[in-house]
Parts: sequence; structure tokens; C-alpha cells
Amino acid sequence: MSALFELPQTTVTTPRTKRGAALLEGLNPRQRDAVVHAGSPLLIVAGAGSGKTRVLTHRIAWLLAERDVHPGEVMSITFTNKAAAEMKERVDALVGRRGNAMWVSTFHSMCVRILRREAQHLGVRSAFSVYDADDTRRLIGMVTRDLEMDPKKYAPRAVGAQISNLKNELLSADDAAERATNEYERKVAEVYGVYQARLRTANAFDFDDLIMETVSLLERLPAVAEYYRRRFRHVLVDEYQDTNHAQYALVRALVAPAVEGAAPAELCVVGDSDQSIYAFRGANIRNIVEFEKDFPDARTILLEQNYRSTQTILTAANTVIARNPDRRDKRLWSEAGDGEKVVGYVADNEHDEAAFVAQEIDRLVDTGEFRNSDIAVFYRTNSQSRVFEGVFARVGMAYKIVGGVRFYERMEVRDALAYLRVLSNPDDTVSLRRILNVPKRGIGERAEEMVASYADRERISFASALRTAAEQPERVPGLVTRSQRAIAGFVRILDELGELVERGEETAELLEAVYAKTGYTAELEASEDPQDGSRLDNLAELVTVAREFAGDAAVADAAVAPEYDTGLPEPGVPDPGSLAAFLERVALVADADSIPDDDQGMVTLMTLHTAKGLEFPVVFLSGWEDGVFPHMRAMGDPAELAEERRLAYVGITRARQRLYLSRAMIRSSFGQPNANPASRFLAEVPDSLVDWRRAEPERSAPVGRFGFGRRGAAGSGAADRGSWNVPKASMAPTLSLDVGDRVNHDKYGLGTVTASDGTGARATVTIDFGSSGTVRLMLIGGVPLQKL
DNA sequence: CTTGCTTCACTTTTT
DNA sequence: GTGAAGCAAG
Repeated sequence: MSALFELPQTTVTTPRTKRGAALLEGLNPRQRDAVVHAGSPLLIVAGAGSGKTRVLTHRIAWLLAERDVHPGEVMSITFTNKAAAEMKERVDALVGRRGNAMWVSTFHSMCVRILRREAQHLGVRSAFSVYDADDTRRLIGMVTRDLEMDPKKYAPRAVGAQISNLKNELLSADDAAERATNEYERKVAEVYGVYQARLRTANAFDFDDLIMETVSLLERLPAVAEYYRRRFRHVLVDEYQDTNHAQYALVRALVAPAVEGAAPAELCVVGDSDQSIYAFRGANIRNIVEFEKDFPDARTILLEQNYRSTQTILTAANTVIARNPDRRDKRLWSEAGDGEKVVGYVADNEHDEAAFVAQEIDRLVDTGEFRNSDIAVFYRTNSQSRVFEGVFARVGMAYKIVGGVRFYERMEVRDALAYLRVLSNPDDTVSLRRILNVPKRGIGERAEEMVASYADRERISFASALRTAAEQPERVPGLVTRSQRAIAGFVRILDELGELVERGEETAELLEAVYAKTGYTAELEASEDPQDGSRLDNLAELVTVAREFAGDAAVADAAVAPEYDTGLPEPGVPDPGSLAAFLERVALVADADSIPDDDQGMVTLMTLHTAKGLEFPVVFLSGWEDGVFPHMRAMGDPAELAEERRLAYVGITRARQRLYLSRAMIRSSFGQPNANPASRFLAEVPDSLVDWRRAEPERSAPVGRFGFGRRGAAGSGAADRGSWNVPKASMAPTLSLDVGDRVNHDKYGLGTVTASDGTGARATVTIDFGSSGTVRLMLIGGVPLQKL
């Protein structure tokens, strides 16, 4: 089939240097074209696995080696820190430490950098906070409460999503008010206006502001824009299909001519419209589809040769994605040969599905062909990970979940970070009000309300109102003495911590001081709740993160090549290792950033979204059921259904050698078992490519206990939809424990069995987990417990 | 002001 | 099945 793809080679450039020649080696003709193309905007349509990162990094190296571009003139934009780090590392490998003068970063960190540099033009202090979805939700909640809006009708989350959409379209609150066609939209616009004002008083930006404000800055202040346009002569954007309107406008603003008539910067974007899976958060596929319209003299280069997967996997992917309407045809091909068939499996229920996956992984690893770390399990929604966790833990398989309840979203971690943020930016009202009474110190809702309304009346910040309440309580009406004392105590703690900041204490030290002075850890230590044990662990982990961050900063600092180190601090970049740098870092981390490169023998579990950009020798795609994948909420709308199909395409193309597709006939959601039909996407995979290890049973059979992953058991399952009031976890107890046994529990940690009673499905044991307390557990279902 | 109870909505996907 | 939120009682 490759004859179709032989195209005349266009630009032939002979490298001037040895280094340049080496950069082209091993690239196919199209990749070479993409590396050497000069003089006009370039769109690289890069199918999955077509070596786009390689092309991008080689292009950058080529610019430096062959076109005398200074690294400081290069800006390369990605969506995740992980992608940025990888890009940086690979460029460094090609060009050495010169790479340090380039801006290789995510959209968001790049904007933070510009905004900090230009803070004086924006009326904020450069130590501004960056609010994530949770902070945003809280602040909107405060606004809707103050505006006395019905919290049911105007749920902070929903209103926040609306405001986010408006910002992605670069619409202000006034624009929104003008366009509002109904009561709801008018109200949203009103909230938007107040919310925006509150953000600025808090010296804070939300995620969407970062982009929107940067665009507005570049549009409002020609002198500022000119600086960046003169400086960045090469702008490269990865995952261009995921850009939203604001990001698109930002790119356009960056590459516009510095002054009338000057040459614009050279733009190179890479993307694949078939991998656009973020429309739900504003990504606009038109940006890539209409690239040639936006940039009339643009050149487009298609990369269709895939270096990752077997032809079987690619054909499966091609056939599925071909069902999407209105797409430019693109067919991945590979020289890797057909490889193994795709394996299909129809499970009775989600437990059976997980058991099959576990058993299959075991088998693959046993043959010595694959290691755990070669294997990934993907699912549509985070909630589906639970059953895998349960089964994997029980069979003793090492796994690692990426995403889900993220470290930085845990309550205790957010509390600790809120303290740091208040110390760095005292106006940060959302953080301040978050920690006001955490840990409990007797500052209740009423006292908070009194201070807030006082601040409002006097037009001062919440922080100064709090101080007044502590020092001159008579000026704050409605404040009882007890509250005043509590507030005074809180203010004293903040002052003491502030002194440590003044002295330039390390972030890690600061965190420990926060734990100690606020009594946060003391409260957790005294607690009976076993969850609090893991909270303590997380707080300790945060200290470690801070310490490592400071260490990394010192290393990175030392690594700047002398000839590119101006010796001056780069404005907009907080001191490496400083509190501000740490806060910036943790504000902008993504799920994908925590993906282990090659974790010691662990199977990786994640959502399909998180999986984008990765590859694994073996991939299990689970939950192929209508309602799950495609997701229920996407099934009614053709555009959303097309996006789900792209998600399927992304999932399939992650696999190098082996691909598994599975579904469960019965899956419980919301605690209710549901019979789900096969995913419509499943029928779109050519049947000739699939080896059905277990298919749907022909006829219903009496419901019975279904053995744990017993092979060849097709037919004994429950298919009689409507009468399957099966006990949910139909698996026999897999663990028998005696008094004295040592165990490891995922949540509670190490423990000793102190008592056991009952047998079979009713067996329970009492386990002493030391500092995490004593817990009584049943040994059925998904107990994440291992016998040691 | 805190605690413990009940209810309820909840699941897309996330920088 | 779970976590947030809302309510009543101490």
C-alpha cells in the first residue's frame, strides 16, 4: 500500500554542516521536508506514531545548526509539562546545553512567565496566585452567595464552566452580558463580572485568564508585543488540534510582524485532527483544519508512516476513525508487519473483565515476552479504575494509577499549599478563607461573614479586615470576643510564618513550620480515623516534593551554559527553588506529568485522555459498552460521538504489539447493576482482525456463581437481561487470614490480624494497623489487602 | 461553634 | 457506593 504515499520530494536542502547532515539521518523524506522547511508557516499533520516529536526536536536542532538561529529566539509550546520536559531533554541531547536559552514550556507556564514579567502593566503584583478549578469553584460560590442566587439553579461548577467557555472565546463579562439571550446567561454574565473583580483583588488569575490576559496584553500594548515578536523568531506548537480560540489568538499574536512590514516569526505547528479529544474544554478543531486559510502561504506536510504499531493495530484504528464524517482521509501504514490479532473478550461483569485482564497480564509476563511496565490498561472514566485496583491488589500485581484523585487535589495537600500561597500572596482571599479555620480553631461561619462584610464595606482586603478584627475588634461589628481571640491567634501564626519567609527559609522548612505551628499534624496524629494516617503521609510527601524541587532547581541553575547565562535574573521567572517558583510549579501540573517513564515493573492504569501521546507494547482497552464508551452523555450528539470515536482511535494507536478490547455485559454504576449493549465502536473494528477469546453467550443460562477468570466458561454466564439480580461480587473469598498474619492494606498500610470470625463469604477479620487504628474488614469484594 | 446524622447528586474526559 | 452539603442538637 505504500505506493500511494510516494510523493515527489520537494525541498532538497544539502546540509552545510556535519551536524546538520546527522540530523537528517534516519528520517523519511517527508520528515526531512518538515525539518528543513523554511520561509513560510508550516503545518505538520502527524498521524499517531509517525515520529512527530522526533521531527520537532530535529527541526529545532536544525534551526540552530544550519540556520544560525540563536536558542533564545526559539519558543516551543506544548500542553503538558511532561511533553515540555521531554522536548527539552531531546533537544539538549541534540544540541547540548545551549538549549537552556529556549522557551520550551506549556501554554500556561509560558503565559505565567509573560504575565509576571509584565505585571506592572496589568495592575497586579507579580506574586499573583494561579487559581485552579477548585479555587475557582470556591470563589464563584462566594460570589453567587453574595448575590443571593439559588445555588441549585446556579451551581458554582456549572457557572464556572460557562465562564471558562466565555474566556476561551476571549469574551469579557460585558461581551457576555450583551450576548445573553436568556435569564441564565444574563446571570452568568453578572457573576462573571463580580468574579473577575474579586480575582483581581485577590491578586489572582484563573487558568483561562492566563491565556486571555496574555492575549489582551499583547493586543493592548504594542511595545510589549513588539518585544516578544522581535525576540521569538521561531514559534513551534505541539498538539495544535487541541488549541482553543484563546490559544489560537495567542499564537497569532506572537507570530505577527513586530512592526509594520517586518517579517513575521516562522510558525510551525504539529497536530492530528483525528486525535482531537478536548473539544469539551474548548479545543477547536477548526484551528488545524483551516490552518491554510489562516496562514495563506502555509505549507502542509503529511506524516502517515507509523513507526509504532503493527499493521493489524493500524488497520483497526484506520477503520474505526474512517467512520467519522468530514475528515480529511489519512491512512496510517507500517512496515512492522501484521503482528498478532486484536484480542476480544466479553466479560459477565466488570469484576470478570478485570480478572481477565489480570490473568492475561500474568500470562504475558510469564512467557518472558513482556514486563509489567510494558503494559497499560485504559478506561473511559476514572471511576472505572476502582475495580482494577481491587482485583490487581488481590492477585498481587504491581500497578500504578495515573490521574484520578490527584496528589495536589487532596484536601490536606491543598490546605498546606493554601498556607504557602497566603504567605506568598496575602491578598489571596480564596486560600486565606480556606485555611481560616483549618485546623479548627473556633473561627466559624458567622465570624467569617462578619469579617467579610466589614472588608466589603471598608473596601479593604479580607486579609486587612482580619487584622483589624484581631487588633481593633470594636471596629468590626458582630464579632464576639471568642471569635476575636481565635482570629488574633490565627493572625499571630501567620505573622510568625511570615517571618520565616522574610528570612528566606527553604520551602520544605516552611511547610514543616506550617504543620507544627498550626497544629495540623498534631490533629491528624491524635485522630482515630485511619484515613488521617495517609493524610500525614501525604503531608510528609509534600515536604519531600518541596525538597526535591529545591534540589532540582539548584542543578538546573548550575547547568546553564556560561555563554548563555546573562547573569541577570530573567524577569518573570521566580528564583529557582523559591517559594514562588514552587507554587507556580504545583499550580500548573497535569495528570500526564506524573506518568512514570518506566516504573519498576508496574502496570500502568489511566484514562484514555491521559494516554494520549504515550505508547505501550501491550494495551488493554476496557469497557467497550454503549453508555460507558461512548459515554452516555456523548451518544445523543453526533459531534460528541465523533469525539468519542477519536478517543477510540487514540486508545488503539497507543499499542505497539498487542491490543485487547474488552467489555462487560453487566456493569454497576452508582451502585446499580446495568446491562449494557456492546459499544458501537466494537462493530467498527473489522471482525477479521479480532480473535474473540470469549464472546457473548448465545442464550441465557440460570444465574450462578461465576468462577474467577475460569477460561472456556462461555455460556455459563448471566445474559438474561432483566433477571440478573446477581449478588454483586460473585467471587469467592480469595484470602484466608489467621490471627497473627501480617498484611498490607492499600489505605491503612501494614497491620496484624488480631481476630477472625465467620467463614466463606461472611468471613471477617479484625486488623490492627498501628497508628492507622484497628479496622474490621470483610474479605469479599474489592478489599485491597495483601497477605505478607 | 462543632458534631453527627441524613440526603442527594454524582461521572465524562482536564490545562 | 461515595462524598459533599444541609440540618438539628449539644
